[in-house]
Amino acid sequence: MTGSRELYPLVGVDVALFSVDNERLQVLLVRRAAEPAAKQWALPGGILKPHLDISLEAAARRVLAHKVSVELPLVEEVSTFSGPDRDPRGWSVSVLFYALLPRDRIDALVRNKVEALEWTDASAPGYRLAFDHAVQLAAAVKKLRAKVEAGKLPLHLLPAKFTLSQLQRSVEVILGQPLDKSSFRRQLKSSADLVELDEYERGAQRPAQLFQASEGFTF
Amino acid sequence: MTGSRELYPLVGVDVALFSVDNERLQVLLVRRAAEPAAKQWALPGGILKPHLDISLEAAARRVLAHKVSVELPLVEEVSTFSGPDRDPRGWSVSVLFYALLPRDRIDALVRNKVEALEWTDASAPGYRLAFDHAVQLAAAVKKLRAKVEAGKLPLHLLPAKFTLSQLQRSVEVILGQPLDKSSFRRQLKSSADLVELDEYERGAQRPAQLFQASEGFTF
DNA sequence: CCCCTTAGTTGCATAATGTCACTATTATAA
DNA sequence: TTATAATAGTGACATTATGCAACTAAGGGG
Repeated sequence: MTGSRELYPLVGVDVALFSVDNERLQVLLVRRAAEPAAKQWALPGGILKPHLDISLEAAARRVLAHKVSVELPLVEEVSTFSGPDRDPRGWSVSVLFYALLPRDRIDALVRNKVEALEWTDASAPGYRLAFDHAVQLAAAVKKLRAKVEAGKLPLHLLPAKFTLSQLQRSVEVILGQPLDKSSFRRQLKSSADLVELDEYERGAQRPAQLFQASEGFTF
Repeated sequence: MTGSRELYPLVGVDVALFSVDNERLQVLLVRRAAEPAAKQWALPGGILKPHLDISLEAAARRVLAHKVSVELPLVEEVSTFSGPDRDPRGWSVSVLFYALLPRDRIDALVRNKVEALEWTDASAPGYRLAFDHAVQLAAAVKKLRAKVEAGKLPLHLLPAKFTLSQLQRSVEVILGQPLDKSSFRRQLKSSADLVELDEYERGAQRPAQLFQASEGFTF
């Protein structure tokens, strides 16, 4: 298993799987079964398998499919982490990805769990993370925030049909600050990413109009 | 040299070294000496050497130091490129970086050349590039542009002391569109990245005030 | 029927931006 | 010496975007 680290680095992938509820940005942690760092909490990750994977992103999807059985609408690279000391097995490269999971599938995922899985607050994880995963998580959160600040809408975190209030709440949770309803909606008016539907969500009070991501939407 | 590609991917780095003159954004190309892709033009790159490199960024700096003998003020990761077919030697991972070179050192670099080096237009390279380097170059340009669009000042592309007109020209060259002088300078007023000096550049006409990057400036 | 809650809109003061004309200072040439 | 071209730098104003808060709309529950 341990190769000749003098010549070839260990190449792996780690994934920060994000989701939102009405309160906070959540990230999925796994309790590691095998060494190294057994029994410690970490981002889901694994070793690249050249005979199985057609790319690093494919490796990330495979690793995540192994832990959780969910379709992921978005997997995107964050950056690499490398060096001789970050993994006890020797010189290693880890490519970090983040993935987004719609809020209506949060529960389904934890129920079907094979290993110990847990959602935790992405901004303040409830556990000390193995390896350099605390740094990795911070980098993933930062990149996600940067994209949302740049005006991208995190529609992949929402159900296929959603209300503008849900969308606003998601953005607020990612940015960590409240937004003005009027300003927020004004900017959406000029966005080609949203399509309004003729359906309404019957909730506690006044029904809210439903929207969906437009055809060519990309995060 | 060719390892067991079934188990371990080839890990390397490539670097897009950018600079600007008054006309365009330039990138440095090398004419490859060794196989594969010998005699083809490519971004400077090389294989990771775990016994020499302390990180992938360090590898990028080493590779570039080997080709050109210049201090680089900034080296930053763009993204990875991976797969079984992008290099004839087998499953490979390449981590792409970009680096910025001050405009006043463009000539020094090409003079000290060991191999065949050439500056070319980054938006429309004069050669067909080896491997997937055309895609890599496009990704590097896109990332550079995104940072400048987000308001970052590409001060590392300028001499230590520079005029606001030089700075504006650099930004215009990167964005590929002209900017209004008045608006541009208004935004700089509120920027903590610039320090005005009591020196003036005596040029062709009215002398221009010189500025430098502030202490804590980061691109 | 009244009140509470959430959805959605409107109006206005303020701030940011685009546009362009204007002044300032030098070199160069008549 | 003087006029002119060229580049540096500022000022004024219209337009647009934003922050803020009050307002209306529509449903649920007493």
